[in-house]
Amino acid sequence: MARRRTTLKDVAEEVGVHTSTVSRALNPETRHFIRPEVAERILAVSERLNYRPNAAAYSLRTNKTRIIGVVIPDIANPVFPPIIRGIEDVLSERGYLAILVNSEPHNARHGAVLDALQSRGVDGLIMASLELGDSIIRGMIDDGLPAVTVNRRAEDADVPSVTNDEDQGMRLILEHLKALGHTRVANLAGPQSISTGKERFEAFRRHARAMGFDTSEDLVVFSQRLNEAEGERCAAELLDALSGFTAIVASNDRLAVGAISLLRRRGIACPAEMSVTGFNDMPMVDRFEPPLTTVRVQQYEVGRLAASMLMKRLDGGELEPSEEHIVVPVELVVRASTARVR
Amino acid sequence: MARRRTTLKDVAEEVGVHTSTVSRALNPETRHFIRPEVAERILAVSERLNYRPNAAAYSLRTNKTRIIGVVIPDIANPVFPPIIRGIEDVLSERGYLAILVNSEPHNARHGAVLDALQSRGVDGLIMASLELGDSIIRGMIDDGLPAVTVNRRAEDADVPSVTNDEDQGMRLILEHLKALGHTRVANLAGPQSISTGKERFEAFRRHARAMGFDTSEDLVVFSQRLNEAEGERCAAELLDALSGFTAIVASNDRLAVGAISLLRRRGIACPAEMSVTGFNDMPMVDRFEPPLTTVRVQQYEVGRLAASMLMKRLDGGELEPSEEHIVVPVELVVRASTARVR
DNA sequence: CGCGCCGGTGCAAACGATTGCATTGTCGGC
DNA sequence: GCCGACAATGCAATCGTTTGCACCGGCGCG
Repeated sequence: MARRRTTLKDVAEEVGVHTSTVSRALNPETRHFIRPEVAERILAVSERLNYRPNAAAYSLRTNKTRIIGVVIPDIANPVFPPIIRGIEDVLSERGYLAILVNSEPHNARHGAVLDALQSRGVDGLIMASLELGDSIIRGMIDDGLPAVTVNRRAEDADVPSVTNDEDQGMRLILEHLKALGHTRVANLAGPQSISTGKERFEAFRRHARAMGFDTSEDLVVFSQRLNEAEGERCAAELLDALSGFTAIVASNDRLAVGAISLLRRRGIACPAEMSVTGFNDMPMVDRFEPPLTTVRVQQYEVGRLAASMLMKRLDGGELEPSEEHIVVPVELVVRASTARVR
Repeated sequence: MARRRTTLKDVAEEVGVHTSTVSRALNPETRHFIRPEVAERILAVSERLNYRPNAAAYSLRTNKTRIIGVVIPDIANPVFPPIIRGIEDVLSERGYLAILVNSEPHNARHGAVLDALQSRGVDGLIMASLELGDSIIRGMIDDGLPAVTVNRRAEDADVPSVTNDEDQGMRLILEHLKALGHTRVANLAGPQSISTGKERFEAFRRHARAMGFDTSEDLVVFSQRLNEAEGERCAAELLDALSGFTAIVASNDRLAVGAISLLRRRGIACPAEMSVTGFNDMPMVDRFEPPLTTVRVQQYEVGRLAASMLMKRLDGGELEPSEEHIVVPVELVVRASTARVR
């Protein structure tokens, strides 16, 4: 019944030594200062009394919490769970814990959430939620808080990042569509306030031009958010505004899924009459109707890398310039939402 | 550049009062002890110096961390993100933060993970990951750590829980199948070491009998895990062992999805030749082929309720007996994986 | 045989907040 | 004009660790 937790002092008294001796014996780094037989007794007793170090006291003294803040827009977005799992796996291997916070809706929570994390004294930050031009994160980094971004990147080149090869992904998609005979494809682009949205859009434009696609300005529509409803809305906008295009390249899977729903509602067959591509290869999109052609990004791996990167920085290692920004390769996975143009 | 954080003492010196005065002025509960104009000056200065209380010191003194441990099997399982979002939303409203840990693979991590949480001094625990007969959690509760389970429940009736109405869900499914003319349906049951698996299986048996379904023992197969591969394996086992049944009632959506994959591979049409039902209504299953008939559970709401419950206990409120175990209503959502028997 | 060194421990001061109690000053009542 | 009460603030202990430094005994070496 809520009996007091056992402390260093309890162990020390039981063994008949000073607390500092116990502390040293329990820490592998300093254990060699202590005579082996004493250390052994201490280990045994602390085991028997079920001693657990008090993390608050440790933190107060050392200024380390062994806690990492993980900030994502919305855990309910299927893109993020694998990333988080990757992060959590490497953190826990290293004895760190993750505090998870959702930052959406952005304006309301972003600042407050980061405040709370900072106040808790997290040792570092992994940000999956970050808009271009965000200044709060800058402030925290200036305060000396190690941070890395994952999936997205910041404007400042000096905040380390792990991202996917957006450029390559877009190239693969366009090559694929070209091989299928498409020449006029629309781009359902993501918000330009987010690095992925911007990079994918720019990659689309660059490669489309290079490959000789029709590059009229009006073949692109920008979404405000990254969900299915917005995908529907934007697809409708495209269809209403123009015709003659045979494929829609969406900035991510959720937009693509929304677009496909709209096509179905309008009686336009996908892929027979209109090809649609996604980006991310979220879990389960292979089971959709039609199974989605998309770009597979290594979510889990990206999460692991970001966490490893942060760990390295916390170990005091400066990152090599080549390690500051890791971009992870992607691959095209062709399923059934794309087809040869008629 | 990592300048020292400002402390109570800094503020006190700047204002020309004692730290205790600052402490009181900053705490709304004790602010009335302080003369309004002094309090105001303190507020202003602490704002200007960007004062953030040191959570470690606070915790050390008060034995509260305002952190809740959230233990789930695997965040990558689509059932959990909405729950977590629900939890996180109410926690953050109350100034609490969530530490998230994945406990799978179970044997390897369960104990270690809970140790880490306890050592961090979390104020409470929300467990979505819990097997019947688990003793570790018992120990923690006996140590006085408030805990609630979500989605699953413990064997001990005295650990509060928020769960779904499994019984009602199964009844709705069987009624639906009966109305479609099915009389011989197989049960792809979940692991019996988990409360949901067990309850759904028992509900199936009870209602199947009551409604006059064929209740041969061999019409049920127990899965070891709750994923698609296992769904495929178990469905294969059923098909190989017997015939003449016209529907498969799976214990959850992932098993159902696996079963459908297997049916397709064997050239058995779903739902024309075999109806399949799921349970949970995970995000996106409405977009599968065929769209899945399943039971909608209110994941987000369940998460919110569990967190609220825990908050209430932390506020010192004993729970009314009627609040100890909340079961949230479910509803049947009929889509296209079930059809009238031929 | 004496001195210095060093391996093994103990001592005590932090870390930054909270909080019961002591202290001061003011004012009202008689 | 004095005393008691009360409002406002200061004092200092405390939470459980870590860690620089002091201490002590024994041993090796000259």
